[in-house]
Amino acid sequence: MGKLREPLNMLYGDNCALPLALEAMGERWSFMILRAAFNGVHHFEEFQQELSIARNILSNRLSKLVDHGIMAREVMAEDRRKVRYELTEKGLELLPAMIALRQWGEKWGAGVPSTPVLVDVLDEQPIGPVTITAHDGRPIGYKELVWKHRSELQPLGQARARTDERMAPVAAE
Amino acid sequence: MGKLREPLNMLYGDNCALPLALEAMGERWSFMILRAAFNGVHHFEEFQQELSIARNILSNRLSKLVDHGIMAREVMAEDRRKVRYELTEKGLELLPAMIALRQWGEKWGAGVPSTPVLVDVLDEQPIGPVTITAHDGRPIGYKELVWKHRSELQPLGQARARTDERMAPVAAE
DNA sequence: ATTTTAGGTTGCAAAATGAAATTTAGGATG
DNA sequence: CATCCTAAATTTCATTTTGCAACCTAAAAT
Repeated sequence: MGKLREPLNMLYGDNCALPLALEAMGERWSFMILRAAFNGVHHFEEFQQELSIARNILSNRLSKLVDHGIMAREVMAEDRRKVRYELTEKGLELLPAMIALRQWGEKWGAGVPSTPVLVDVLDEQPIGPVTITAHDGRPIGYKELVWKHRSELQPLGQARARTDERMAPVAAE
Repeated sequence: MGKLREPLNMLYGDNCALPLALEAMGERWSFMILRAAFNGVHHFEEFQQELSIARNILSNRLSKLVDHGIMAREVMAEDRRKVRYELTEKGLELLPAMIALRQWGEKWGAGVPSTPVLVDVLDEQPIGPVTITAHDGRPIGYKELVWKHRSELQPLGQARARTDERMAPVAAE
């Protein structure tokens, strides 16, 4: 495991975006609502029926998602009772995180073959696993990763020649 | 996006692994504990200090993570008061999901340059963005994705626009 | 004008959360 | 041995968050 210990005490100011992401998406229903949205659900009653979520919670979560800029709320012109919730760019970019979670659940849960499946529009083949990639796109696993402080980063093109004791992989120990 | 509406009502049996994943990781502190674990935190008091989390909640969450097989709990031989919490394979494989969330937070949060950063052990360059990839490794965005039911899947080889090259090395970000 | 529909609010009980004190078990010290 | 110390939990109790059910309101529909 990496030598460097990330100071994640948010008391003295946090320098990791994870808590930030969790503030927006860390609540129970947030990802479920997001999934429904990715599946083309746009209206309150639709969400409510699909998720069997309490109306007040749904209301509250939708508002929060809108506040966080993940969904956009638009009162529809043709029927002004209707409100349409739409994923923003910011919301759409949560897809990798959602798929990563889902794939993990699929792999480690009791053999749940999730349906439907996301396929590439070009070849209609299911997507591959969401992976971490090196700067050049090579997929790499946790064994090939280390934590580094920004200040210690090597400029591109100066790969390290030899490995010393600071190079313990993330998962070691 | 998707044409098909995923029936996510878990009342009549669910066929998506996302709720399953959320059951294990959907609570507020779960990802924060996971992050600390990835950073080399192994002991109760360490977690407690780093996260400033209430002790009872920490105790409860660690138990749950152990129950879910995400962390292993080992009473240490040399001092049997001490308990060591270690990420299992299952836990380690949550890294893509965690990084995806973190990167999302980094991109959309108020310009938080997260530190430390994960780097490739080989070239010490920071990792690229976590992306969704096609079956052949090509990274694809949400615009190129559709939902399909398993039954409708094309057998591999009958795809329209095949790209059978290995990983397209796309310079990330 | 009444009814229906979409999208919410309330009110209240149950559950989750968190801070602080207490407990349990194992080690260290005199 | 008797005492103190430490790591990890658990208990207690006040605060928050959740969830169900019922109610509200504006805009269509009839």
